[in-house]
Amino acid sequence: MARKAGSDGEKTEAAIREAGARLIAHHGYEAVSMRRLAGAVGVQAAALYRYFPTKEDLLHSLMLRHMEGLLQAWAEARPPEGDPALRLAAFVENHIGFHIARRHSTHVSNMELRSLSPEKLTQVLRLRATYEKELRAILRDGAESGAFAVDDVGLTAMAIIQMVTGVIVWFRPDERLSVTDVTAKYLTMTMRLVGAGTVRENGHV
Amino acid sequence: MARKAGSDGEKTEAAIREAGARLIAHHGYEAVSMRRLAGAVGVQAAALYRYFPTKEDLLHSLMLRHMEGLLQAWAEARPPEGDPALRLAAFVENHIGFHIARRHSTHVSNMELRSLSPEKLTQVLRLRATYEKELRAILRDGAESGAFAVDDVGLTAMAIIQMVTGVIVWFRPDERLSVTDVTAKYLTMTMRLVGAGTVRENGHV
DNA sequence: GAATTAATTGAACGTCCGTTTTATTATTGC
DNA sequence: GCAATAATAAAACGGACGTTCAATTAATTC
Repeated sequence: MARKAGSDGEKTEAAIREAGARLIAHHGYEAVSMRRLAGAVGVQAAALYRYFPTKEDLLHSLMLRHMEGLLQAWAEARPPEGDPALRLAAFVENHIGFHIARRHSTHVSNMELRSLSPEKLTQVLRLRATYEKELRAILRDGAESGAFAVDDVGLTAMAIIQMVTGVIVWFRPDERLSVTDVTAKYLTMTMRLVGAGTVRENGHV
Repeated sequence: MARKAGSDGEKTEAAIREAGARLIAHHGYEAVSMRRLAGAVGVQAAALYRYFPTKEDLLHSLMLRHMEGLLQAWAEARPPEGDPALRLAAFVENHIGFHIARRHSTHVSNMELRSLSPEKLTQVLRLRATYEKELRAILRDGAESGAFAVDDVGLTAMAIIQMVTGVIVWFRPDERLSVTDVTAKYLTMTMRLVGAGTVRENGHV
């Protein structure tokens, strides 16, 4: 046999991305063979090579899309400037919302970096650094204005990112907590963490 | 050839554990073949099977030792009872100290759970649950006594564990920060996070 | 110093891996 | 409806995988 009825390149590529992120998030990159991935898509392994030249290119592409999507989401959610507490709140809300909505690609992007060749790794890490820089800028402004009690901007930024990204490890919607609930609780903890004691506009303590 | 001069089962097993944790932490469980691991130990692949019946049993053993070591370290470091703030400080200090000292097995225990069969996974998760329960008990006592401002013990426990475990992702000793420095900074953040505002004995705010 | 036991090698097993090649069929543009 | 092109299948490639087994030698025991 050959071309199947109703076959469509765009749909197939999207299906490969979706199944790829899901399977790799569940089982790990090395544990997902091209044959297994193809089976999940409903296609033969050779068909995958029409869309991605190698398995590693598929992984790389998933990560790039994830990071670009995250940066774009933040670019749209980010307040123009001003009050560091408001900006930090926007950052945390955007971060948690984005990562909960894309749990699979988040797992892939956080856990499978070691499977990338040096050049591809550098490319992904550059995007990640750009994103983290945004948080550090907020923390620095807050520390300088006295709004935050942060003595080590870099370390605090890493701690916050680890904490808020960690939500996808345990959180499942439809339980006792909604996404809104969880976001509010993490926001409260983040504000306390940076010593933002006077942000009453949003109700934080 | 066969048995080598100076060969010793105990030393070989220890070398397999050390190289196993290191290689799996760096490259991932699936990416480390028995032949590569044997090469790092300086032995042939078949020799590994004298110590571990399967590759998965080696992984399982590494994780069990890690969790048992963590529980034992906490059992020794844990204050008898009393002030929740002191107990929380002891927990964070023990946790960070242990994990920095055992970065490889920490990575393995956190990242490779999905490679375990259901029974072995359950066994490891049971130990992990026991450990996390300790933190929740501290947070609950602190919340009830009014020492902490924690409204969701389970969620706060997860947030703290993610944050403090995350230190091994970016921290390398011998840089601008010592282990002591980093521990102190994470302790300050943790105390703020739980709203412990009056623990002056240790200098926290 | 002989017998026993512990530690390891080297070769082999069937299986699965990522990838390539060639052929075949569905869809599209005219 | 015919040519061009897009999408896929089927089979094959060499290589690596986890694991087993028989043979061999070092260390230990008596």
